[in-house]
Amino acid sequence: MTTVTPPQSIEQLLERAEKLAGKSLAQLAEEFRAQLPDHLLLEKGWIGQFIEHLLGATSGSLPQPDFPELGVELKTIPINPLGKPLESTFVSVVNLHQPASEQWETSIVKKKLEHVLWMPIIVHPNSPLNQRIIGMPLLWRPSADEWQILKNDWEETMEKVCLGKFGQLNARFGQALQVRPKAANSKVLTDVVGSDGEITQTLPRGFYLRSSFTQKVLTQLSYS
DNA sequence: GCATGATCATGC
DNA sequence: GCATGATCATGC
Repeated sequence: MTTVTPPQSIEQLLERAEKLAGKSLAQLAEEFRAQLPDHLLLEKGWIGQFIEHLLGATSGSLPQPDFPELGVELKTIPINPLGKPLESTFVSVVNLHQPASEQWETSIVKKKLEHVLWMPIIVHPNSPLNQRIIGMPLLWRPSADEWQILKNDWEETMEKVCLGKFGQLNARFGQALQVRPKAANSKVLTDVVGSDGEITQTLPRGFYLRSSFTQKVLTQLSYS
């Protein structure tokens, strides 16, 4: 695949992102000499990693924003032609091991969501992967109201973790930030401290943004 | 039909 | 095993 140097500024990053808008994955794969898979069944993260590459991201699998020098996190988000998100958005894993040492202000979730470059991927129903089109990017910072919601959800989650209430750690709470399993499969277990201080095991979890939340975020496209 | 829970690839 | 990148697919 053609190599891309890291962007030197947020302006340059946004400029690159805007140049991708309107192009199909087939066009981009040809232009950058990439092997586009037939489907995402075996490579669910392929598009995200492809776009990272096209924009010159370097973070790898470190728990930090994709462009650490710029403080910008890249998120691809599949949308239908009307702009409705088709999936939730994974943010980061939940720290189940040292929850008491975590604070919202220094959390990975806050660091990543401080500045997000949203890259919508337009998906037409029943169309092949190579016909998906890159939408107009949106550089987003949460509003004060959005921060408040995210902070509340995060703190409620971490409180459950601190109390060892892993049974309550499901996808049904959280206004914007949701907790769901994040593992290879449902048999994966990790050591945690239970509600009586005992060592027990539970399924690894991740923080995800609900699609209802990202839908509101993406509507800012029309007004910015 | 959609949200919740399950799952896939990769690097170290 | 855990972090990154996420979407799949079943149950309600």
